[in-house]
Amino acid sequence: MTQSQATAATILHADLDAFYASVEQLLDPSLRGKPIAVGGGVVLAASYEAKVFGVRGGMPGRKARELCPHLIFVGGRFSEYQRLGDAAIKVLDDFTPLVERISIDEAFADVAGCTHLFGPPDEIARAIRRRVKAELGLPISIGVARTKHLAKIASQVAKPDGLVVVEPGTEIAFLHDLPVSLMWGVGPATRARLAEIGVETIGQLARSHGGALKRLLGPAAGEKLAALAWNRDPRRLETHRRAHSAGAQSALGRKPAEARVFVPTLLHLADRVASRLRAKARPGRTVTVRVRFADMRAVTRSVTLEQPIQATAMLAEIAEELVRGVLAANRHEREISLLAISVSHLEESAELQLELPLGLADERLKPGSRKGLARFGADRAIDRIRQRFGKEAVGYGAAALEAARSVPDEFRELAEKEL
DNA sequence: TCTGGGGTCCTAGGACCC
DNA sequence: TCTGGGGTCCTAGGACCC
Repeated sequence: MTQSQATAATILHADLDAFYASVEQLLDPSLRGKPIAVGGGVVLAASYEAKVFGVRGGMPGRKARELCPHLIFVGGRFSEYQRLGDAAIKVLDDFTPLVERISIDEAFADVAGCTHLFGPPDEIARAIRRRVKAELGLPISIGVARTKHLAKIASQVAKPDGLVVVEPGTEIAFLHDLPVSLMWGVGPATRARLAEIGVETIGQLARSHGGALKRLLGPAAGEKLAALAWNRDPRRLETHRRAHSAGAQSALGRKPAEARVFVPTLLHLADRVASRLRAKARPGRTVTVRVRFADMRAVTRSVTLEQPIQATAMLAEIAEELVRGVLAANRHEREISLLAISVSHLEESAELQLELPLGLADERLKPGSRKGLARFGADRAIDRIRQRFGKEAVGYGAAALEAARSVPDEFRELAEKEL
């Protein structure tokens, strides 16, 4: 039985409103009611007062200021975001163990099993909103429906600081007048393609020919969107999701495509990724690098190894080889604007192999080489020092300096998924 | 105004195996 | 001499989400 056939609307989607900006306004009352942006060079989050002017997350700070001359930039109290985000999710946990956290400020919950304790889902949603407001001082919007997709749309419609319950039987009517861009999986590209065939609402999407959709969007996407448009959403809640990859990237502005730029940057990125892998004992087999040139064209290159790796130096070396390959194939590009490293094909867990220098078997390091062992020791030493004295205690000197910190590390960490 | 950083999923072609 | 089909893995690129 899929959830769309269930009889009652018990799925909640809870979403803190303009989260980072709301936290800043909470902590500094003088900011309340004013257009503010978290960030500087780039807007990480905007308050509703700023959104009115068209300010959006990801927007360059300069452009935001043009749109909204009185925009106030605030520094970003990242540890407070983490604390308050966790606290809001904990309120959901108090009602049901069936909570799927999507990000720092957003989660699904299924309250089917706890209505006998706390009342019907809409009352539970009201209670959650009251508690988050009273205990944390933050606005949170909630959508309630039979499926995740509809609950998510309902919470978007409910914003800011609202509650929308979609009762069974009213779902299609609710859905079909809304724009396709509210659907999960419809971004700018898909919206533009749909507009080409005259589809702008979810209802129009639902009534359009299935074959045409598949031709337009591909078999998987066409099928999926058609199903969602008729409120058929097979997705269940997943309470224990683990990441399938881990990566790090760094925007560089415009830098020459030379070793003195990319070698230290890659070492810094490899350090960030590999130390996370080691911390959770999840080495990975596939290394992917991404190089973006000055014109924003991006190229990726990847390699899948026989043995999974989690050593910083090994990851940095492999990444460097891949980047050299990219640059050799694009000699006309003289400047790069971003470098990224990602590791996928992660092992479930490698507790048993903790004592072995993973990756040592790779042909890049000759068997029996002392180099691999020495590096393994260095990683472990660095990990231990950081455990005791903090992340900044030790690093890769040149790399640490070279890495243009356009975004603070604390902000990066907020976006990291559980490995 | 030249655009951050962390992820997921899908597609398409080619290699390779049965 | 030319020919089949399915499955799996890998690589590169793109769209999307928060």
